[in-house]
Amino acid sequence: MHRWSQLFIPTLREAPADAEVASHKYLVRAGYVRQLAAGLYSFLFLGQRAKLKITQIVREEMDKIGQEFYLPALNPRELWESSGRWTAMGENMFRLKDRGGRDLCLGMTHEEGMTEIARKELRSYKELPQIWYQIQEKFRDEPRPKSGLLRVRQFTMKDSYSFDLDAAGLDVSYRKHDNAYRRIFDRCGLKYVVVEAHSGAMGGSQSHEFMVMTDAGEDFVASCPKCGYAANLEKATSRVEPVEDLAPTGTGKPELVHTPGLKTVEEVAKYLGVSPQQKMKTMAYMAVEEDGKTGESRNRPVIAFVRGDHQLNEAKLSSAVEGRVFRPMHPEEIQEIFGSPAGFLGPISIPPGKNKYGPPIVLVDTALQGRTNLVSGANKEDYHLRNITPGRDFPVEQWIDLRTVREGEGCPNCGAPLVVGKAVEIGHIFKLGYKYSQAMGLRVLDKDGKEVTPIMGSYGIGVERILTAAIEQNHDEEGFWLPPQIAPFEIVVTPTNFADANIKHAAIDVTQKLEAAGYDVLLDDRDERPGVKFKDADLVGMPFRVTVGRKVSEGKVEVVERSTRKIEDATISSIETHFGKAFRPAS
RNA sequence: CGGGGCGUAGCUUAGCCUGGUAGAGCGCUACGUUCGGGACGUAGAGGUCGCGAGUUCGAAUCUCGCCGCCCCGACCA
Repeated sequence: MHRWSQLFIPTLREAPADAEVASHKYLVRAGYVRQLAAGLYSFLFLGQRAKLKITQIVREEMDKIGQEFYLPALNPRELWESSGRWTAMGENMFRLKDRGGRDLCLGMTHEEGMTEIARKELRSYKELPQIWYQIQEKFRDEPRPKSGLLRVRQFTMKDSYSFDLDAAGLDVSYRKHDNAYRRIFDRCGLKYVVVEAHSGAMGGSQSHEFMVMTDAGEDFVASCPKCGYAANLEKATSRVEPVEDLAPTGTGKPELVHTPGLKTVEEVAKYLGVSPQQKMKTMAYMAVEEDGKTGESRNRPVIAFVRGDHQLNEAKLSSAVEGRVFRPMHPEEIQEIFGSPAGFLGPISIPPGKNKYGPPIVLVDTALQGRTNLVSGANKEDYHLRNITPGRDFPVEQWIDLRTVREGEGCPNCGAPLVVGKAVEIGHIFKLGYKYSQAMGLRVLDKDGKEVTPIMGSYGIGVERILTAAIEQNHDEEGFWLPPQIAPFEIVVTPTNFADANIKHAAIDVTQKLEAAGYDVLLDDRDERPGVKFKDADLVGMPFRVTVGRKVSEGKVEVVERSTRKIEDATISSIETHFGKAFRPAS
């Protein structure tokens, strides 16, 4: 029997001053966690119990599709060099040396570790497919840990890796994970959405994120309330309202206009009496390319054009340049490449690559397709151009979606207005492709005796994020309530006065009956006033409370549902029957 | 890494501007009264004022440096 008086549950009346989001405040106030340093948290009894319940659900569902492994968190440099990520991870990876001066790191994920095992052990197509997973600590030297447990430097992740013979096999593994994830998050009692996600620099072909919508989140999701379309803003597309083009002026050919000191889209549009929609915006970036052999880095200009009132999406740009690392161009570089300072850049007469940089990668957003007589910079200080028609006045090799979707724009599927909201990413499934298997030399023989490279997928779940997302989703002024499946205890029994013999015996009786019926029960046997115990019960996240008090003389207690505060009388002798099937959804 | 804020008892904080050696509420200990929504009384314990240097007769307070934490941005397989 779990007696509160014997346990360490340090509840606080006030939240620590540095806690901002609800989950952070309540995890600390309810005695689930304590902060050790930025992005590092100790889990106390209640927190650890909730975490164990979550990992148990994850484990049960993952065991249906895969096999649990356990890998070292401490990795040798060579392992990460074999995939190229020793340098690619940069400052985000924790690094250290052993006594012999050898370089080690703390794993951020385990693609390398898993692939290394596969590389050494898998020989034949007969051994495929494989799904290997782990529930372990990951380490990331975050530039900015924040929001309590939402972005931390050490956290528990379930991640799995699939190895298949071909893309069709990967599809199967991917779907298995999609199903398993839905079961996991359903069982954890979360409301979530599955969104199309940006594949990132990994260059994978398909990727979905499992998101919990909450203002505490740091990702943005565009979704359609009508047809259910949902995508990360890094990936989302939309239908753009047609825009009326300007009539040509003068000869109809690109025409120089003097625009002294006018640099922003708004200034120029206003000065010329046109709308920003009739302007095109020129964004200059520099991609940093590294020579794999010499390790020398070289700069390659990337020039992107979007409509004047649109916002360039850097995630989409990143995909468009095949994951190359890029940064905004420096002012000197702009001057050197365009022959003009920023603010007057445009698509026409970019001086040819006489400079030390390679030919620029030029990308044009699809929203400019079919447009005519646009206004843009002239690549000449204090001048802009009118009458620019893409394709006629400058070549467009490829139209690419580069813009960021805005709320209210039309859903790409059904045209209904899109809604944009903040979300926390709790899971991610990802088709990796051949990146690791190829780089690390994983090969098996197919049935013709030919060597083939297996195709991989990787799939992650943030365990602590499930807990924090659940709190963000279920809290009020007094505290929070967790879904019973992941609450440290499902029921807290609150005797109003434990010194009263009748009440005491009834409370113990109720606790024993409920425990015998299989429930996790916490008996608040503390010698505290009822008000204190009620406040704590409201705070600490248990979904149900049984109040044992004045109705004991009638053989009754009260059952309170924390989320709704609905109170029902229940008979002590049959208390265990009170919590029906609805209490525990099928597991 | 750029911008901003904060660091005083376990928690929340006053005091800092205008220098004179630290105060409150909650929590904690003991005793008594109380007991269905954070009780009351009495008596207590608890602070290198983040660290270091400087100015000064004297520094929580002024100056400089460092460290830590939070927020915005950048970043985020």
